[in-house]
Amino acid sequence: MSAHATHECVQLVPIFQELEASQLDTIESIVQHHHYQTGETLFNAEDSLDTLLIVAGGQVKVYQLAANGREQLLYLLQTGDIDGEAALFENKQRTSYAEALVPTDICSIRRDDFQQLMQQYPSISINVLNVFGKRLTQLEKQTTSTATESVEARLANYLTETAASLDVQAFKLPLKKKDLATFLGTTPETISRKLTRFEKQGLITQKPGKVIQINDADQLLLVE
Amino acid sequence: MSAHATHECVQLVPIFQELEASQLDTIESIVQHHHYQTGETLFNAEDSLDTLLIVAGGQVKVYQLAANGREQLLYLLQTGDIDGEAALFENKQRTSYAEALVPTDICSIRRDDFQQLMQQYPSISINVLNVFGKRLTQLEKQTTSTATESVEARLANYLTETAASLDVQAFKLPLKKKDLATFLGTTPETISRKLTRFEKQGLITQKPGKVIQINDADQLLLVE
DNA sequence: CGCTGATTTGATTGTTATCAATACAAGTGG
DNA sequence: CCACTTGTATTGATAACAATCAAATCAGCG
Repeated sequence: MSAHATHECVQLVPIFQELEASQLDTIESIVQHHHYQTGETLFNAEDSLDTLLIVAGGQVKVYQLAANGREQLLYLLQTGDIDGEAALFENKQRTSYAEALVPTDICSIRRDDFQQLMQQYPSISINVLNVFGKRLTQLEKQTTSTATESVEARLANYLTETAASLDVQAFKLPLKKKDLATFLGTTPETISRKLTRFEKQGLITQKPGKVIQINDADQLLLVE
Repeated sequence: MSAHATHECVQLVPIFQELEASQLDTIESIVQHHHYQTGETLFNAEDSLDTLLIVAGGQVKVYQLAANGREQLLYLLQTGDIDGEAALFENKQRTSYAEALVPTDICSIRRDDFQQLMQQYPSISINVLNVFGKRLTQLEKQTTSTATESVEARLANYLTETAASLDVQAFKLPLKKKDLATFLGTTPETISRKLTRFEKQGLITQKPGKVIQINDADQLLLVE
């Protein structure tokens, strides 16, 4: 089971695409495995940053704390996602926190090992650059959105985007309202109210089990 | 003059550190030069993204537009900064706008050329990763800050950080209030009022020529 | 010196956070 | 399987922060 997981780990991750089977074997041999329970902490800010994490299965929230103690959800890591960008750099300390939202399997690669891998297989660097680029683009959009749009618009956008990326009309919110709130830069109460509002306007339907059905995506996107 | 500028260009940029003089020569030979007037546009969102830009001198603001048309300043590029991260990736379109704030000199490298350089000199990839990592870290902080802290706290933080990074007590605001506002996710009016407030509290002194003097950095950081 | 854009100041409004209480859901242990 | 406990979500009342609109003042520049 854990031997099998090793394979999954390396194969799951886009950054190791384009590598030969033998090269994947090399990587597999240096990967370490961990399991975390729901609510368990993967790392804290101030922790030293010396490993690259690969989510082999489960779900992890990565967040920061502001000076006033409020939480900001930055990323929701899913199977195949990686974290530890700065593991590659000079930065020696983490700036965020990570917590498992469900039982989660993690593979990790030590900083030194990974740097060697990158030297050996330049395509890995390129792939990592790609991942970073996407993350930057996503974060830029999030920054723009939280800074300039209303909570209502952000929520509407989140709903339509999530539905679109899953290619469905109805989906289950992957987060507790509390976490969704810190992701969108608002409060659980406000999310509740806005969802009720959207429902009254006929834009969505709320179903049991945190399931949201999009009725009118076009109108949702027009919400200001 | 322009021949001289070429050298400056490549030498300015941290991503080309660790390269031999001969290698720098190679790069110099493929770099192109541009000059922009104040207010001139370097690129727009939707533009195809096929060059890496190096700021050889001057100042450039990089911003996005939200759905509602409001502007969000993402980066203020100074001499030696680079832009065009995604130039390295699949993303073919830009998502932001760039405008020269003062007369500005730019060197550019075409996407294909740069990708070849990276293949040739892996250290460049590593350096680019470093730049990205820092940018990600900065952006994560900005996101957290705009989403969770008050305008007052963000402004106070901006002032102390800027002063600290320049290692001075008094400095000239590098941006118009309008631009600073879009950076901090607020309005020019609010910035005016908050600065007046800080001054009344004795935390800062406003001097002619957009110069701000920090009187009590410790207290400023405690602003909520 | 006059013009244009930037900044300040004032009055008002609106959105959303906050506080508080209740309802609901889920998981635990008897 | 039911009561109990704990965490999560909803709803309501209120307050605060900051945006907006409008007008006046100021600065920089041709």
